[in-house]
Amino acid sequence: MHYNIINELGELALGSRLKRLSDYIYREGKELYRNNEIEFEPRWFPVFHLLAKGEIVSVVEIADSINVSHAAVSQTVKELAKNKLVSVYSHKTDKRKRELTLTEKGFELHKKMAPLWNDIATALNDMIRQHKHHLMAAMQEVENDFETLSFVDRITKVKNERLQREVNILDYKSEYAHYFKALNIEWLEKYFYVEDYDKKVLGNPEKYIINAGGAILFAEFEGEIVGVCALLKYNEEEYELTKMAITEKAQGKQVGKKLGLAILERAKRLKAKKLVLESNKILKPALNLYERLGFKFVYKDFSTSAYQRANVYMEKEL
Amino acid sequence: MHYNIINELGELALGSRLKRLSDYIYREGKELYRNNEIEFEPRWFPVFHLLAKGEIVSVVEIADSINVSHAAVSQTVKELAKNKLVSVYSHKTDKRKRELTLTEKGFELHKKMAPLWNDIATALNDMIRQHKHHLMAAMQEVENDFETLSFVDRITKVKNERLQREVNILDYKSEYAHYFKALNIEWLEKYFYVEDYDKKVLGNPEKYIINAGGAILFAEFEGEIVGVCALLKYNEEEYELTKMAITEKAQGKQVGKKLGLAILERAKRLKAKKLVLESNKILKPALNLYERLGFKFVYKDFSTSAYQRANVYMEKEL
DNA sequence: GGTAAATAGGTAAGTACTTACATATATTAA
DNA sequence: TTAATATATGTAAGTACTTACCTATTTACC
Repeated sequence: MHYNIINELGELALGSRLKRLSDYIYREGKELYRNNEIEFEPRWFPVFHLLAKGEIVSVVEIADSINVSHAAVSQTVKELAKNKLVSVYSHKTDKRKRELTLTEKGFELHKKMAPLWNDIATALNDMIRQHKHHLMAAMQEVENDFETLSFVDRITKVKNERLQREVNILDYKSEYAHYFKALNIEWLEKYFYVEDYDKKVLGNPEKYIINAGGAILFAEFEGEIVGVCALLKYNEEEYELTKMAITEKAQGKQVGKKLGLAILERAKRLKAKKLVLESNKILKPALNLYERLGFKFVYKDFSTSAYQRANVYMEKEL
Repeated sequence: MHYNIINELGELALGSRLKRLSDYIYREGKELYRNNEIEFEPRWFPVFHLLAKGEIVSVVEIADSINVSHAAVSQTVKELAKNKLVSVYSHKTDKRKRELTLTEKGFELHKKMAPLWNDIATALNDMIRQHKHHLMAAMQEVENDFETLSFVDRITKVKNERLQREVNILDYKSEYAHYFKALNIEWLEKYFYVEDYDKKVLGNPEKYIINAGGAILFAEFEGEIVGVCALLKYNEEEYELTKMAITEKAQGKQVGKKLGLAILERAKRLKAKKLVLESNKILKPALNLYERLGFKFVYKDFSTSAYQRANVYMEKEL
């Protein structure tokens, strides 16, 4: 073996690879200063160079300018002060602030280093601009993209798309009837209790839902039925979205979203004009999903509701 | 203010910028694992993934493969073992070596994480390949270039070229005569002592060198005369390179090289066929320079030499 | 067969940042 | 005017590596 696996790992080892290059540059920078008999640390550069512009600035202002934490600047300034390269005064009016400037020695060192910095910029620029892919430009593009949509959000998006692709929606079949009951009882027993009306409907979905002109859809993931959702017909124009249940171990797999979208499609196919649903305030993730599906909260008197547990009512026009 | 100066700093803050991006990726990676309820650290990835291939390998072999120090691997393995993800056995025959493999738990975790890693690679690749400058490709080009010629060597080369440009070669003028004497006496007194023959020649260069058909060149740096070198004519074909002196504070500024090259040029203009010189073994940097200028060491009996200090003789055909 | 040199791998401390937490002071809202 | 909140800064500890140094073996060479 002994082949280099890092390239094969590609984007997955990007952090490690960036660190390696960063470490290399700091190391070489250090040696360069040593070779030139300059007592200076590469990490001081951004702060030092900013101060050399002559503007009197504070720790936080520097941190914002060079995109590091104020703690990093605080530490750097401490070292620079110890090396007598910057002087620290407290602000005239704002006693929290500290004013930083280069000392005489600092300005002298800056002048002494200017040609070397010029050489560094020249050498690196000469190298990089000959490349097909310009490193600085590439980093800029990456940084910009991560600012638009974070690393985590990008991966989460891809993951959710994958999971949605992996979830299949299946139409009602009598051999699935027991899942309809089991999945609903699972969550009812967890959060509330099974009401008589539940027992009736769950025990005979064919009679109460299918034959009544409604629909039941199942979600399948990795060969298992992991979710259900039903449409209960009120009249030609109005249906109730009901009996949505997703098994606990399939949570976070976008099953609810895919099932919800499928049930909306089905409602449209049935020429429904309006969907309603009843739920409970404590079911936060469910309410969240309903909102993302386009349902709106509507005030309602629940004294006539079929369910004891209902205290939230939602509607969606199709 | 509050504008971002890092971009303005360009290549000079490259190390800092790479670290920032690297840190960001590790941070986000960590959060991603947390979100997915996976107990895993981003830094474990290269080692873990390599071991998951099923090949039984040692610490050093892993370090070579993923281009980090063996110490880093050793630390990672320690953590992985603590988390019961790898098992460590000692090698049957080589007792220095340790054999590493994933545990059952390790393989299970790897299987569990595979889809997420796929999502990471997909998301990052989707992003990066849309860029005009591909980050991975750019890093590859930079790494390759640094392998060919190191960061330090690149900058040193640019610096030396600059210094050579900043050194000017001036022809003999009688008002420079005192520099000829002073610069030579400076180094003679440091390493040896001033011989009578030196005093004679240095005191009257016009008579002993210029009028005798030789030449004297001066090197000027930042408005000051910092070096001299002379050609002493033996006959129509043969000259001696002599009285080369560079002031201490101008050392390392490529003065010698530029002066040497200029004196070779002058010798050619004078139709010299051969250059000779006498020096001393202890003058290592000088001998080094002569070699780089193309002089070869030749054995010689020094009993007839004009100088007490001579114990090295060199020649160069033109 | 003995010894110098090379190899394997561990530990401690350093590096250039970070986060978390703490304090002091300033600003805003009631 | 007071209390809540925001801002400025510092310190300690964490992170993902490194170098430096150490011991234990193995290999190479005379």
